[in-house]
Amino acid sequence: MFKRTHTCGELQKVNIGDTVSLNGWVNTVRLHGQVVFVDLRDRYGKTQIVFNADSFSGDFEAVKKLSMEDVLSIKGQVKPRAESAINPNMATGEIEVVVENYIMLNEAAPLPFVISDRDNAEENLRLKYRYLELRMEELQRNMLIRHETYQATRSYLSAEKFVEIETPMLMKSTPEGARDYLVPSRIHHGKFYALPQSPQIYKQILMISGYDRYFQIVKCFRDEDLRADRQPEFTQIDMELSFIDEEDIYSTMEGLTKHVFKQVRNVELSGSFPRLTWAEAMDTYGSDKPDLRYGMELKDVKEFTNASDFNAFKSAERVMAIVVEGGAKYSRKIIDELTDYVKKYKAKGLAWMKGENGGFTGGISKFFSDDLHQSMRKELGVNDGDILFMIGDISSITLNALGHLRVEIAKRESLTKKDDFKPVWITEFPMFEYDEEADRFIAMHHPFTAPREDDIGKLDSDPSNTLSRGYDLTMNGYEIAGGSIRIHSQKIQEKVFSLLGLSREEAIEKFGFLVEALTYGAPPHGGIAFGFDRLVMLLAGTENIRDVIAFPKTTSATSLMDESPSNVSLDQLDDLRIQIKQSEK
RNA sequence: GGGAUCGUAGUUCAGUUGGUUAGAACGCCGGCCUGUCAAGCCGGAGGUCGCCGGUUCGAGCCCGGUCGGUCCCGCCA
Repeated sequence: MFKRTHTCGELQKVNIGDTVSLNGWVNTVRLHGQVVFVDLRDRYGKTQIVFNADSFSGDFEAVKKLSMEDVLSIKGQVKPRAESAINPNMATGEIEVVVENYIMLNEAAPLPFVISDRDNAEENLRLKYRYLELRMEELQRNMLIRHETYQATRSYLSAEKFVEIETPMLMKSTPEGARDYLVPSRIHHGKFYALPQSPQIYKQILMISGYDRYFQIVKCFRDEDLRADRQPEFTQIDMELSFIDEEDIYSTMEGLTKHVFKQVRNVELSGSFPRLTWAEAMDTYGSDKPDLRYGMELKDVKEFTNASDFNAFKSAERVMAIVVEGGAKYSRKIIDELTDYVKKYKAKGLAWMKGENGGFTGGISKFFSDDLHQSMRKELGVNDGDILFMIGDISSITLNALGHLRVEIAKRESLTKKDDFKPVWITEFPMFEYDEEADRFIAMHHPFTAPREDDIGKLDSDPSNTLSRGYDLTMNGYEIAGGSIRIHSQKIQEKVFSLLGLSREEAIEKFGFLVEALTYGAPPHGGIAFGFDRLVMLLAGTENIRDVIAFPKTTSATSLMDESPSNVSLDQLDDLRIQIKQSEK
């Protein structure tokens, strides 16, 4: 091999006359009989190298056999290109390297797909040959953005006195929350470790141990069904701080977020991030992770529908609407599609009417008097050419369905710009959700989340309306971080456990040492964790988490490249005293 | 656990109402070609239509099941 003197992205006119060596992959071959052009590629770029039968002393017949993705080492002289041969689309397009000698380092077998753009192959094939797909420019760019995000995070947090500490990957299985990935113990037959869903307990312990400000960029594991933005193993920027309140969290995390966006994308996120309470977010956007890049807020129309002759909404707990500017263009077919869309979220239907000639037409408009038409147009800001969509149901269904409709319409109408980033804090989450199936309260965030000071009394009197000191940072419709101020009082912790149906003994059994540790001098503390992959998705401008993970899994949690999960040998199972049950049926 | 959708050459796709020998482009192989940069021109090879079963005189196409990919609901403290 000729050790490279340059990468494939750097040679310029100033290098003309130099003898250089390049190493890289054959990106394309253009064969013209007695002259062969090859674009040699590495992760820094591409350079055109030229084999000319007149000047090349080696075996020219072999040169003619070069094919895509062969790995070459070449030595040659940098030459200027003729004016007409300059390629302005290439960073190195003003020069070429005339090859004097080359070594075939690895001849590539015929490829399962062409490595130019990702549409050339379906995803299952690209995942099987992920090492080939990772050669593509788009993924190399994403991996670089991810790398820069790690670096920006570490440098910022370290400068802010955060200490990076690793916590165990083999830990105790905890109930509540997501399903754990389990790891059987060989030494303790029948016992299992769990892979962390998050290092929650350890980081609180670290606060009790006095480490003040902790962070870790860490893998977490949740054995749940997947989505476009969810993988079974994913990465968090996990943080915990002592002697702080919400304001410290907000300002520190805004600083981190701004630093990352500036360093990685040169985007300035100016000022303090806006805040919405959970109730405001739900009422205004029908979502606890609202996309603030566009308006289309939800409007309460119950008083109007009550005054109309439209009876289907009379018994609805909540009737809300959104106004779509220019939406009167929607055909029956599109409205039917949108109706099917909201039905996924349990809405019974989608009522509509179009603004026209100073009033409303179509849909359910005939059930509303002319006076109602006028007051609704004025109150809701409807103009000719707009459409009003309404949903009536119990509050949670109305808000959720309309919130999703808002996002769907924004997508159809292309209301978002990729380089627009709109962060917003969501605060004052409810402490508990009622689980109908289990007939008990479950923690909305987790069992260590503190209630608001003002709401501590409600733990006894009105638990379902107790608000917590939890917070999420959301951006463009994604939850990118979530956390809370923790309970540091043993008394309140026990109260919360009992509301969750856990005795002190059960709590110690289930949450291990943390409960006991809280009794030995726990400082007030709180923390937050960023979904690192989602953050990188936003920075990279992709909507798919697999685009920002080097070796992702499919939606059925398999790896098509290494074919995991897989069977293991009987010996391995014997060591663990594990026997596989035959599946039922 | 449920719903939607996709699966045809190495790859991306087309394939009519169920009817003779399943097509195109790119890639691959061979030939021509000294200035291309998606090089061009000529020729060739390449198919268990995901798999199993059914309906039919006849299935890539219709039906049932199954496997795999994707998206969504549930789930994800």
